[in-house]
Amino acid sequence: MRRDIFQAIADPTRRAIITLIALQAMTPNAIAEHFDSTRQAVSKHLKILTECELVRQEHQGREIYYSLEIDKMKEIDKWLEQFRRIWENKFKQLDRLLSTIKNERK
Amino acid sequence: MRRDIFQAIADPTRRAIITLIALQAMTPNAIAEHFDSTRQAVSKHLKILTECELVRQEHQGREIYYSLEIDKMKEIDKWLEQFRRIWENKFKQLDRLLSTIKNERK
DNA sequence: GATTTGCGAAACCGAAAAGTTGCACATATA
DNA sequence: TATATGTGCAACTTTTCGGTTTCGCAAATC
Repeated sequence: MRRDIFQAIADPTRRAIITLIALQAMTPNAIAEHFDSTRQAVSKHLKILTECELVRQEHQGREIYYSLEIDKMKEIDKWLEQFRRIWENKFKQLDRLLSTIKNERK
Repeated sequence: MRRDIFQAIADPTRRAIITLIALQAMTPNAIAEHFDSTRQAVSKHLKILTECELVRQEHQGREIYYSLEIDKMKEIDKWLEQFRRIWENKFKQLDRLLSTIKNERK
């Protein structure tokens, strides 16, 4: 089992779950109501999300509330950093070009 | 076939390819040299990356140079935006808390 | 104490993914 | 023209994935 964050967010249902519990913790049943699939399927997704520490459990009686481990999402942001540098650089170059043209017209 | 960007970056080899060609275009053979798998396997990955428009081809004689479509990476950044808002907000709240404590001590 | 409710785990299934091998085709090079 | 090289594509195999069904267990409720 690979179980890394990139594999976790590859599935659209899991991305929807992440968005759903980002602002408030929810139980598996409550989450499952938002989807067509069964509670068990959702439970499986939650297991995967838990395994890669994207999600946190909080037991409350027989209910289990799942919430997003928001800090873990920063890992994606961190990976994206290298590319952000590239596209920001591209933007700067375009910016320079535009101001050069602008100055030439003066 | 799902073929969206999140599924594309789920595979570690594909992420490595993306990083590899981010700064300079490369041929399939040149890319394959960086991995244990065969050229055909790399070619398959490149096909997937091309299908979701993450990668651009440039034919040059019998060689094909692949380069990263950097703008497409912004889609991930865009999806991350909603979560960035959350973690930045958390940071601000912590910041407020700290300055409150600081002021109380004055 | 019996029943309902909320949950995870295991067994199973079909579809998709990721890899390999073999081939076809176009472009260089002898 | 014959051969070598760079490439994509199809067929096939093994593994993984996402789903359902079935079950067992613990907590709430009657």
